[in-house]
Amino acid sequence: MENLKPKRISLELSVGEVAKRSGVAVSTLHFYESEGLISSWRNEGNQRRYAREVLRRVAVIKVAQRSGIPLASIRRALEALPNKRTPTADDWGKLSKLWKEELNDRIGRLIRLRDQLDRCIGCGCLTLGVCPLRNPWDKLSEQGPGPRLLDPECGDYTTHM
Amino acid sequence: MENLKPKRISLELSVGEVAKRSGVAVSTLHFYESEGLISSWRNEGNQRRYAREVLRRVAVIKVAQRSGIPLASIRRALEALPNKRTPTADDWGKLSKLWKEELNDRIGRLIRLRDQLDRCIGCGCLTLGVCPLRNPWDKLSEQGPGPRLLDPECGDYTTHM
DNA sequence: GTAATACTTCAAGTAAACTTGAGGTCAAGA
DNA sequence: TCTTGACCTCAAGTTTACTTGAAGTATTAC
Repeated sequence: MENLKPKRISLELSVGEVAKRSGVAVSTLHFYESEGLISSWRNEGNQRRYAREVLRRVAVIKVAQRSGIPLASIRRALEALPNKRTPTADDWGKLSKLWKEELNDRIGRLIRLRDQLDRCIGCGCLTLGVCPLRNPWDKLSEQGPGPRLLDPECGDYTTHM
Repeated sequence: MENLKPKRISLELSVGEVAKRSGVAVSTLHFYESEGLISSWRNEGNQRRYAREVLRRVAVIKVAQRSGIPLASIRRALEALPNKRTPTADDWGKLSKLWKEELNDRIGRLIRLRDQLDRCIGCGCLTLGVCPLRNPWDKLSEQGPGPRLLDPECGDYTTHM
């Protein structure tokens, strides 16, 4: 249990230490690195070494993912962080602000969805072009494969199901 | 442009009509059917025919997906609908209620996430076990591959990044 | 009646986000 | 010394939600 606690109180972390402390698998850290989300250097024995900063970075990645942001966007956002110098609280703050906006968008979308759900399901408008749920205000459906075109003609059928 | 408008004002719809009116691709309808999300019967020429009800079903699927609910859950929810008789407004209402709860959960999670984002990013607690973002209240991360274990030991490092 | 359009099946491809496995290196403890 | 555990690379497998393609049948339009 105690065996992963490094003997040396080092400033750098092995991949196993990062995995244990961040809660993500070693393979995931490898993957994140290959995707450019985190970075490391090697010791003499070709093993990865991470700055402690990577813990926060990974935590941020997880937070963003939990809110549904795809890795590609996360990578782009993280690119805003300085590569050379250690990110300051200010750097992280900017990131946080960006994500708060993204979160607000998502929250707004879900709330509108919820508020309209009762009205739309059960009332029949869901099958007509007029339903607000059918004319999504968001662009979510555009990312990735999904619905391509919205019904251009509508209202010419009565809703009788 | 007008050529998909069926000559017969039929009660049953072809796959192309459903695709056009629901906004999802024909291949997607095939796929949904193979996954048990929608159903059809065949005409003499082995072509799919759908009840008008399928339009609402597909709309519901899309709505649910936009809120991030995986197809498997949607299928389970739709199984609550009657197979034999045409679903009533009441049947749909029950479904709607279920999803509203799910939406409320998701909204709540995102709001807590947002409200804690500022406090956590930039303050350093993100790297400690005490950060609320590190001890997720939700089970989201459990579905699908992702973080497996949370850091069992924490607080034994100072946060200096 | 014939050509274009719509439909059929089935297999394989795609993208994201990882995981799993094979085969090998290296350092520390019994 | 030997074995165990952590590490390495690279390729291939997994899941979800589809899309694409090939090859053939049905229906509709002129």
